Amino acid sequence: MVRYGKEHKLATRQRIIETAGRRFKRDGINGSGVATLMKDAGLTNGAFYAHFESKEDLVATAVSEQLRGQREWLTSFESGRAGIELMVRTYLSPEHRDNPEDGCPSAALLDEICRCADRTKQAYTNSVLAIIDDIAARLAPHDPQSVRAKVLSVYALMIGTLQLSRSLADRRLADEVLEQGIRNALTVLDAAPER
Amino acid sequence: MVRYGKEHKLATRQRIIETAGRRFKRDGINGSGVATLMKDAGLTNGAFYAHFESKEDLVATAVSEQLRGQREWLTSFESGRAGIELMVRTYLSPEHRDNPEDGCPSAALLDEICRCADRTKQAYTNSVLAIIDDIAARLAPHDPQSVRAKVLSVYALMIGTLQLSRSLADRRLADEVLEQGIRNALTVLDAAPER
DNA sequence: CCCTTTAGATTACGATCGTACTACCATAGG
DNA sequence: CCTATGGTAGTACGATCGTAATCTAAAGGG
Repeated sequence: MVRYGKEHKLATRQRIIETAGRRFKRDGINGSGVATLMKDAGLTNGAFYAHFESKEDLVATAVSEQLRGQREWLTSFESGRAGIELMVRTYLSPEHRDNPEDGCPSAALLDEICRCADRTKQAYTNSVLAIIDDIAARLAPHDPQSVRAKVLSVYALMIGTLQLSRSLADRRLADEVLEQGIRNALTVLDAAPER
Repeated sequence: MVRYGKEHKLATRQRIIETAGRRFKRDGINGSGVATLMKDAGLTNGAFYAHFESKEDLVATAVSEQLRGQREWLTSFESGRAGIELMVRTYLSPEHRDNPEDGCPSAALLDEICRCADRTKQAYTNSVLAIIDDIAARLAPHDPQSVRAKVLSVYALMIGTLQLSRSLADRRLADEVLEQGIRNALTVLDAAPER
């Protein structure tokens, strides 16, 4: 009865999700049409609705998938303080700033996500918390909950810094913002928790 | 020769710029059509191009105007350390988070501005620097240049924090992020400059 | 080995909305 | 009363999301 191996459709679906994620980060959610998204995946607009029930559906899925990818990326750094510092430096690097399509989905899409349907915001929240709990567990293995808000807020700091650096027309200034952002992130991470 | 007092057209232009600024912050730049923007100002779409040469033109103008407004808002706080702290607390308040149309244009639009034409990014940069230099002059009257990067980076921190708080579906968590963001901003501001 | 079935994609379409532009109109002011 | 200013209304034309009819080719049965 199975005409096409069941992995066929799932594979194309996954391909759409991944290419759409990159396109969203490049051109924005509102700036990416269904036709373009499908062309990126090597398909035509009509096939879209065989895989997703609406564009919102894809947005929620692609954002989650992007954050899952970011979570994997984060686990590629070693667990100690040195690993965290390298992670911060890599995140707040000119390379990351200049290639949003390969980078952090939050930095690229956060203020569009603010305006999305609740379902998308919920998907975003869940995926972000998975990342944050991951990092919190590394920083404080015995009481991850205690550093959750701090890790979240450092994530926010890095997102804002990257966005601002991307929006400044003056490259020198944009670089300075990144460097100061690194210092700030480390300052906050090292600050006494009870402050 | 002057049929209508010259202030008439300028006044409508200003009205368009202001209502458009609010609309952009509500629905995004890409999410706001010219017809809607004009309706907000009590006009019809056709009149738009008598005031602006294109939508991009209005975007650049409205963003600048919004930042000018924010600069005025900032000057309403007193000059000392206490004023700065109150400003941070007001910026990172639930009220600000829940009313983006009355709030910070950077928090509402920054990652759309990243993708805008150079002209808009240039306008954004100029207006932001005016704000930053204003604050820097208050913090270090004798050497404002020395704290410019730090003030910019704290602005980035606050922007990212507000955006993240807006995007989280869990209200409790969103509030926590704001509170931790306040602590972080103050920590960074109080950190020794040579760190 | 051909032939049917059918999953999965294509092309075509509809309705709405996007920006940009233009011809016309109402009224204010001399 | 007449002119020109600021606005309206309508238009062009492409892009938008979503649906539906049509085509293609893979997988299995006879």
